[in-house]
Amino acid sequence: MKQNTAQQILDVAQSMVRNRGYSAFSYADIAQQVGIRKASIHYHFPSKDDLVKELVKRYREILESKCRQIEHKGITPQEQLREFVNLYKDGLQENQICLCGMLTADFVVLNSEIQAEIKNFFAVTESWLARLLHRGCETQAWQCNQSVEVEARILLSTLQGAQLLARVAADSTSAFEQITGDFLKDKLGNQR
Amino acid sequence: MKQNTAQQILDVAQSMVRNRGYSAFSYADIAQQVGIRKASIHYHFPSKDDLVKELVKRYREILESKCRQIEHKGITPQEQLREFVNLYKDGLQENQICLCGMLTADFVVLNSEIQAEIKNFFAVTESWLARLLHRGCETQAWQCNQSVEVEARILLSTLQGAQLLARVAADSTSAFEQITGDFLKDKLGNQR
DNA sequence: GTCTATACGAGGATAGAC
DNA sequence: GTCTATCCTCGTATAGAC
Repeated sequence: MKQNTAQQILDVAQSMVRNRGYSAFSYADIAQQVGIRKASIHYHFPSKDDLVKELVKRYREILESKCRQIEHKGITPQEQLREFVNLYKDGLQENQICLCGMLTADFVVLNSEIQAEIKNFFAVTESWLARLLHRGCETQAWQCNQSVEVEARILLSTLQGAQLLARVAADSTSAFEQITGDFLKDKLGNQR
Repeated sequence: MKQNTAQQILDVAQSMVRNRGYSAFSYADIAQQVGIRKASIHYHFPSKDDLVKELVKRYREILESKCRQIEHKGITPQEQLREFVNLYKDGLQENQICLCGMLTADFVVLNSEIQAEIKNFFAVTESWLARLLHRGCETQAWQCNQSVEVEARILLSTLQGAQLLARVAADSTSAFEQITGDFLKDKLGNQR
């Protein structure tokens, strides 16, 4: 089934940003991969900033929907946390880290609208994670020795950092698993 | 006291890369801040890649020397770990994250020589950290429930991730402290 | 060592035909 | 919607004078 052009552009752009960052991808790259001319992209996304802003918005929406899915699977908090972590393992073998993780590196180069979208992404993610951690506390899946909000932030930091460090390893997926595996054992095993 | 030009160039370049990344800084930026012409930079560093390669090398050497200092201060492992973490808090208020953390985001764009330098940086850092963790185990400063190498890698991931996430916060330094503060309490407080 | 001048390609963007 | 043609700026890099 054939997708519409705007979606194709977003797909290619997303993969490129997750791979190379904001400053290192161009309309020419997209054009080549989608099979249209540079000028045609401007019809769908007048400027690069329009494109990236839309990219981040879509990325957040997709994440929200994935989180909702995890939540409604009827699995334990432990398993939910594991599934969440697995989301970050995804595009790793193609050198793709979290779109917003990458864009925080480019943060100061981006305009304020995009920055706001990124902040929004992390706010949403952190709050979802915090709620998950809270549920886990209530069901005695684990104990939280500090606020779930801070705990969520620490967790997210480790995930983002693990994605980055995984890039320098020969096998990035297993490097990521090594870090998060022990991390999960720590969080989910018999508690401190 | 007046520095030589090559060092000035490296200083400015380092601050720009830590701020904006590899692809988003140019010889023109450096020229303006150092007060010379673009062409003059090529005398000291023929290509951008030469410059960045040297940058990473210097960065690693400086880190090694800082770690050696920490090691020889005659302070406890706990205090040494805290000092190490504080290194990462440094340029944060000027939006400067770890040079090599930033460059892992740009990793796939970089040539293999620079990639090798970055790998080297992390190898050195991880091994220093692992040794510190090991000393802490021996002196009962803390317990390690897994290999110190893996523990070191987790620690480093969290630090790199915390630097990234700090960028999206209003006050990046306190955001970083919030994450690493609770993190240190976790590692250094009464153990699990 | 630093300058001016310049080459050359890439990047983002627009106008107007189809 | 997509194309060709074109603009203009920026980025890296080199040649050669001082």
